[in-house]
Amino acid sequence: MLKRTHHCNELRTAHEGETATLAGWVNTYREHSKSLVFIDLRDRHGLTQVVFDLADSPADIVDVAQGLRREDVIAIRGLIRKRGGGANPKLDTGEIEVVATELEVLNKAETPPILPDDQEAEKMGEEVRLRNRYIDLRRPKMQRILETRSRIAQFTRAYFHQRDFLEIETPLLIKSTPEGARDFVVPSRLEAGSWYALPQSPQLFKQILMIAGCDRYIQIPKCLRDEDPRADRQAEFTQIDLEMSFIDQEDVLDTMGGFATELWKETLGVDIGEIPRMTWHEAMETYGIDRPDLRFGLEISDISDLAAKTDFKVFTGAMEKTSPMGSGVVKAFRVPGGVEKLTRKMTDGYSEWVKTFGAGGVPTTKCTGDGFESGVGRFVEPIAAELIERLGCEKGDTVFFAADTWEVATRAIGELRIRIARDLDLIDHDAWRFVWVVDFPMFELDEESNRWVALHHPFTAPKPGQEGLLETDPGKCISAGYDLVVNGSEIGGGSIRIHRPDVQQKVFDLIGLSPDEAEAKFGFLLRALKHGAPPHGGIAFGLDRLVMHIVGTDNIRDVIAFPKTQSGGDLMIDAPSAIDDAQLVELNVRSTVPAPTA
RNA sequence: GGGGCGGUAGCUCAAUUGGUUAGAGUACCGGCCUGUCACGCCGGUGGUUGCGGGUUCGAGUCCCGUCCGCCUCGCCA
Repeated sequence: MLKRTHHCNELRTAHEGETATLAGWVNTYREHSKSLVFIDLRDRHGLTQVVFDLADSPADIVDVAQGLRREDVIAIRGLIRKRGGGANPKLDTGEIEVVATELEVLNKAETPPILPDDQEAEKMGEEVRLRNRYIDLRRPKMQRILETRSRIAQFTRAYFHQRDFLEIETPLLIKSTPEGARDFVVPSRLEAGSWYALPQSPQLFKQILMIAGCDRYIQIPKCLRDEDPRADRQAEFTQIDLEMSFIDQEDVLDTMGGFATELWKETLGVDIGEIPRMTWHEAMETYGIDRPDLRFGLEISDISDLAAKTDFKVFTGAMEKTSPMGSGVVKAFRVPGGVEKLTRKMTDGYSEWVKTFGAGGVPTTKCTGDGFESGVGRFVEPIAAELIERLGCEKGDTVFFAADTWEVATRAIGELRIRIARDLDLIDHDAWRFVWVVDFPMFELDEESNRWVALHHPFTAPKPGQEGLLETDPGKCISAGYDLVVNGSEIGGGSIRIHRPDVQQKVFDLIGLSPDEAEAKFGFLLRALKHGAPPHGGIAFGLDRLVMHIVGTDNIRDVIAFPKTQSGGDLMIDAPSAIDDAQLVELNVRSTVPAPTA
């Protein structure tokens, strides 16, 4: 076999006159005649034009070259020379070509179902790309993403190793626990009737590692949650997971803020500056979401006090509602110049759309400068002056309202804010707006069960000084949890953990986990906490989402080599699939449904 | 589980109100071409219209069911 001396994006005019051997895939062929054939040879790095020219190449290989087709795998040896027909400015190697003197067809390819072409792929159905992933991944764009992902992982390891973190692997076959997402489970062969769960994250193991004296832990683990995927979410995903001992919240924020800063510098050459902070409360009130997108304005105001002065039933009725967060509210934001930019069709559409978030609609009106007209204008007339001042309205603004329980109104208007920013193209797509969201509530009340549930997870510590509220008013207790958000997307989250068994037991009590259950599910943690647990805390970044941001895609499947579809399938290997009855018998498992026909 | 969009040649798409033998580009095959680079020119092959029913003289088109893909609500401590 011809062994390559260079890759396909390496040769330049400086190599003129030298001999090179290249190997790769036939990207395109241009069969110019029986005696002149051009091949663009492709590998991971790029393209190089190879020419088979009867004047300079042996006749037998020119003959073989005529039969070359896309995606054939070949190696060639030849002389590097300046191109006879002028340079191709589109290629890095466009100044030169290799005139082949030897050709080895390493593997003829069947006619490919798809071509590894970035432009074609834009138009192509994703289904056919996933089914033929080995061809799709040959595309320059996909290769660049894989490279970037690799570089990020590499950078991550270097960054944390330099800071004295230990990389430690945690098990994949663990124990199913209540709370959290649905577990993927694995039947035990050796212990009939028992099941392992695949980890949703290494959360408890990394805490145990702190108790085990490891001090600083880092891992890039796979995590698995059996929930429906989304554009930015897969059941199987990767975290940058870490934990530190003898630290407080500031230490974690410093360490990870520094990491994000260095990572953006390293991969994008961007200085993201000091990362600001915002409390969860401020995020919810001003942006209607716990991961605010700060690339645009449209800030939200609570106008419940003004709304109470109107006779508008939509407002007053909403405020009479109650929910775990108290009485109902009316919120509003203005869209500067919205009268010009927003059509009736759009605003009608928004009213319909917010119903998916449980809101009844979106009351709307237009500012005339000193008052309001159309829509709900006449209802807000009594509070016009105050409303204009509160929102900072100017003539030509459109004002949107949400009136409902705090939860529904906040969510609906927060989503609407984002939707309008997208529709009106208010988002600066070159901006990187990072923000730490801090001071989350420890718990929220689940309306169905009327139980407290942990907002983050039940191992999150109360913020220092808040412990007493666990007894007196759990709903008011603020946690030592934090999320890192960039451009409205949560890329990481973590907390200082509970390191005292009595506090941990108290939290289990509050979320309705009986001592017996707590012992059965988390007994190992409670015991470990009793044997010398240092104060500790940590964070996990979603590697997939980091890569998405850095390479600029909104599809998580683009940054995973072998992703799954919306229904959890792998179209390339056709998983999941039926297994043999013998396997089931061995595992002591019986299916309740007919085996899928495969 | 709910809502929305989609599925026609290997790929991307077209096909009037239900109406002749389902077309085009590209890919592929054959021929021509010594400077192309999305090479070009000429000719050709290629279809279970996702699948299963139904309505009809007649279904890619209408109806029912089902499968698959994408977006989304629920879900994702």
